[in-house]
Amino acid sequence: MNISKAATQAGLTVKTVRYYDTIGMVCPYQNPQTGYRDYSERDIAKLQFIGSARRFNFSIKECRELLSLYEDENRSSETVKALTMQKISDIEDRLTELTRLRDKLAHLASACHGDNRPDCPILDAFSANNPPS
Amino acid sequence: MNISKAATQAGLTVKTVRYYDTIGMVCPYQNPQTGYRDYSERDIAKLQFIGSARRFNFSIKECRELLSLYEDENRSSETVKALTMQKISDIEDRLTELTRLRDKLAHLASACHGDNRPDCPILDAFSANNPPS
DNA sequence: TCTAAACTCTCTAGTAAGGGGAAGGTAAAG
DNA sequence: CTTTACCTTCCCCTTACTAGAGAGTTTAGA
Repeated sequence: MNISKAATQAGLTVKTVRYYDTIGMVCPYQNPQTGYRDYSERDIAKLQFIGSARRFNFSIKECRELLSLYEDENRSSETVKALTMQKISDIEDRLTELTRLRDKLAHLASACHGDNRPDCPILDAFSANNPPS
Repeated sequence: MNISKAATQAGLTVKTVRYYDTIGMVCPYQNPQTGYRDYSERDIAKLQFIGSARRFNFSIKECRELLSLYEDENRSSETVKALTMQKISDIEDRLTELTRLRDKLAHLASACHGDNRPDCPILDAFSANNPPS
């Protein structure tokens, strides 16, 4: 299967699929005459897997780890679950941080009348020496 | 004031402060003999301002915009408030997205027994052709 | 005054995860 | 047989810095 069909099947762009080849994640057979890549069903499955994991916020490095577990017939589920729990924890940290930021910004915005006068509580807060976090 | 004191005052690293010079955000006087940067009080104030705005999740580009408003004596507060409201909206979009991701991952993790058996609902979900978003 | 530490400078290269586009070869359809 | 739609590699661009090399400068202590 050529690269554009492979990309479509996996819900990725051609650029991304080619990138996954260059970094050694999914390396299809490559015709020595034309240089064209030829994706097998197994390659497609791997691309789909990576696409899903990426959409779940796993990094490329983590995807590599998951992929090796995915391909290991003798794997246990505990490693995968641990990785997933860690990812959930990461996401929750980020949620906490973003929520705090939003609340602080909302507070500043509520104090700003937002009209044509030059005084602005938001800029005042930014110029004050009080870091938000 | 030398660069390390400037960085300390603003709560930034020396590298970052130097970077802000190279991209034209805060360009201090530079001694032509030694090449050493010399930060004025005004430069420090700008660095502090940028530091705050960055910690509030504003991009460098947005910081430039805020900075020009900050330095404009005849500014009105409406532009600043609009930028801030937009930033709040961006953060909320990201919050929604992350919350959904976390919930989906948590759901998968709860279905995974996480022991030594090789079957794993998490990997199964990733390999299925159902994008999470 | 000398020396050694602690600064400073510029420059290059790297990070994550690709995107944009050029120049040139190939495949498929009419 | 030509046109169009692919494909390839190559290089630069993005964000917001960070690391480190190699060289010059300043400062503190003996």
